[in-house]
Amino acid sequence: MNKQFSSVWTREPRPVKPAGLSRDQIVATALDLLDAEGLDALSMRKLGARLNAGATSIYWHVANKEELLELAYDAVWGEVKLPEPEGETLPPLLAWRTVVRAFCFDLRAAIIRHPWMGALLGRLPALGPNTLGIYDRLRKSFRAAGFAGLEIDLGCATVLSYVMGQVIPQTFYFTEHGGPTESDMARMLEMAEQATRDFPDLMADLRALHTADHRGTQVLAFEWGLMCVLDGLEARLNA
Amino acid sequence: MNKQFSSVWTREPRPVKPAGLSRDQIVATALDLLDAEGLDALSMRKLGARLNAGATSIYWHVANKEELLELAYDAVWGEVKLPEPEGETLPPLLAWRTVVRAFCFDLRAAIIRHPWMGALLGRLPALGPNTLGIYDRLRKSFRAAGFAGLEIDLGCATVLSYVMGQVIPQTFYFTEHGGPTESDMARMLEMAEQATRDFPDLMADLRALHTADHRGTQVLAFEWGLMCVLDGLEARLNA
DNA sequence: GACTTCACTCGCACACTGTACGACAAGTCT
DNA sequence: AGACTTGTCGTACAGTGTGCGAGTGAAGTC
Repeated sequence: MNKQFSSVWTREPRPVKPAGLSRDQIVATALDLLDAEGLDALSMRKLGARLNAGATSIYWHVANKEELLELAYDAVWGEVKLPEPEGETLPPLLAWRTVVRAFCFDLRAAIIRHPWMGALLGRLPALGPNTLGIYDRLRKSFRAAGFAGLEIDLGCATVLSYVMGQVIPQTFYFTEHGGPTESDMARMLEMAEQATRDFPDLMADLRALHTADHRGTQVLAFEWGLMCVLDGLEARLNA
Repeated sequence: MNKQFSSVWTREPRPVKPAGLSRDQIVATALDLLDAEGLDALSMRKLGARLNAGATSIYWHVANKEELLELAYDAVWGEVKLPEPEGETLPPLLAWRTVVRAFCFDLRAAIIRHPWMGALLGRLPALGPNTLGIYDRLRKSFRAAGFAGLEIDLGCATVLSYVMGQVIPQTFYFTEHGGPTESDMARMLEMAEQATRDFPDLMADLRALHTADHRGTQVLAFEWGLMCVLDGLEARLNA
């Protein structure tokens, strides 16, 4: 049957005590482990060991593993910078683009720093205070730029969708220990060449890309698409 | 250490025999199970049982579970329609927009039909023939519309990113048995209201949305953002 | 001081996972 | 007939999330 919806954010957290385990400490250690070894490597026993605690001790502070992931997820959103627009002064359009662009790059950077984030998107409720705070501020930016009513949400969703969609597949290249080595890349090219055997057009392109600077082209692709999205949004604004 | 990259598509499949298990049959049954019970519910034992076979028999046809998921993933891409552009005749711009728009909606529909797809994006190599075929045809559409060189790939990536990013979080509402019931929605609203306590602006919006038709607004949001993206791409084309 | 009550930790156990291995049957070739 | 190949599957192992109940120490009460 259908699983009941639930979330950490709808329960009161355990009160913080100076001694022993704390929720914050657990989440921080989980982040370390996730960054170092990836999503699949995070197990309650391993986490417990890293905390010098029993695996099941964690369950006093967190209802289950999914809640722990919700907390970790929200913590990363806390790393994303997006300034609260000061007052109600409408910034000029240029300022809006600058702010949103900077936000998008910052979000991208945060996800790439924590490549396991991608796998979590859409799998857990994103109702943490950091996540909602960012979303709230993003809405304010859009409103200040001149969007109104439903279009505020539509605009935010469009930008966020683009960023997520672009970054998540890219995290594939960044997972575990700072990304693939030279020989990993060679192996991947070999795989891809074999797979694109029937698509000569794709294959030629692939070979061209392989000689290029990967990180560089990824940034370029992100920037280029983002420009399209922002242009499209701006067109809607002037209509 | 870093996991070795590998993929089903780089190994020769077992030859097809009329009797007994076949790779196609395994994948088809896996799709059934995934659609019916979700990604977490797919276990080799369950799949084996459904096939009236031992769990480990599957391993003769498929190296491991990840390969099985690669096959399932690619199978869904096979459901997406995107006509091969006939000949080298440049379609008018309007036709390009129509084709790409239709493709995006079709892709969206396919992912929603198989909500477990979202969780797989970026977690496995997407080198299947169906996936590559779609990508190849999408590139052709872009080229026919007037894009050239690297911009073909940049454009494709932009559109695909947008679609993925928009749809994946939405699949949350469609998972397992055709989506949440009325009481699930009420529960979610309650959760969300509690979470947005500190964001009055968001909360008001949320309440407004809750009375509306969800599927409808989701389609609207998709369409609206897609329009932005296509506008932005078109601007790049005319520059 | 003795006794109770709480907050917290943790060992054990259970059901379940992916999959390596080797035994086995059936079919094909020599 | 025997040998070899192809495919199936039972067993086993190391690992998972987590429920339960016993244990700990500190705080509060008589």
